[in-house]
Amino acid sequence: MSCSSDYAPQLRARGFRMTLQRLAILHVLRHERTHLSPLEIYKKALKELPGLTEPTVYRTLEFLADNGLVRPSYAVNGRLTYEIAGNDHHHVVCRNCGAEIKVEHTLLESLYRLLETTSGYRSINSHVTFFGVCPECQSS
Amino acid sequence: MSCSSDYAPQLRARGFRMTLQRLAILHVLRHERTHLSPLEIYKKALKELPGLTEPTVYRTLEFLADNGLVRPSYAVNGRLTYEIAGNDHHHVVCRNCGAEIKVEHTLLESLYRLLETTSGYRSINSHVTFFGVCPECQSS
DNA sequence: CTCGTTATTGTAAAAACTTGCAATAAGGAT
DNA sequence: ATCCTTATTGCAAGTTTTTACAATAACGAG
Repeated sequence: MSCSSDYAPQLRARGFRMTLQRLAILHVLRHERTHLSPLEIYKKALKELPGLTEPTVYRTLEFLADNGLVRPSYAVNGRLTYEIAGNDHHHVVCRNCGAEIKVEHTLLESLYRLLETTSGYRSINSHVTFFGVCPECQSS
Repeated sequence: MSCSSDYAPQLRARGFRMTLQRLAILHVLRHERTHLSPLEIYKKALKELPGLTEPTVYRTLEFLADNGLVRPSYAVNGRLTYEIAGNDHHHVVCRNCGAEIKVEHTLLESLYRLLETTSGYRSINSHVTFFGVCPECQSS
């Protein structure tokens, strides 16, 4: 498998199309391993695909998130960022300094099962960001 | 206790001030028991306090959230809404139709303890919104 | 390989949200 | 009661995000 794994069949199977814009954005997110703001993604993808526009980036990110190819998550300031969908994890972010750590999804697995049975809702699987105070900031 | 409980001492103790704008916004949120968008809050509070401006509403909501008087939460579209801080609960929202239900915080209590011990972060207590598919939409 | 359908994009403009700064007013001190 | 300090507001302008719609291009069918 080359650098860009082929997401195309995945989309085509659902009646969607693979476009240069989607490829460029996925490519950016596959290289930067962390989450980025729409604007950051736009700037980087623009270099790979001149002519790309901001509305397209916003729409594409939402589209890719709906289809499980990228994962949306909220930054400290409440703004939306995106990262490539990989092995499932969540975040704990420090309210004070913004430092963040990952939490494996397995820790939340049983909670999700519990929520599904008590609520009747299915496929609860969204990414969650928790806010707390990191060890560093606790000494203040 | 009258309709508007006195939040003032709470703020003053931390060196902040109680203002007409803050009172108006709190008043709105205490009456509408559900969460509202900044714009909705602005429109309602404007009637109580003519001259109030939108930037003030945005800043005030963020301020009140920082001080635990209101609770921020994310709507289906990813936009921020606010509700009055009351008994602790979370939300499960339907990805499809937007229907939502509350989840008592007690269900998440043990998870939060677990996260605190494994991560070293303290006072993890943020409101969380989970996304899933509601029973109605499961028949489609 | 060419054509036709329609998902997707760019354009332009609007709506939502944020920021810098001077003017105002809350509330402690006199 | 009045003054002073400074937290908070309004204003005006900026940035970010969304929307409507016509133009474009992906890709299945012939």
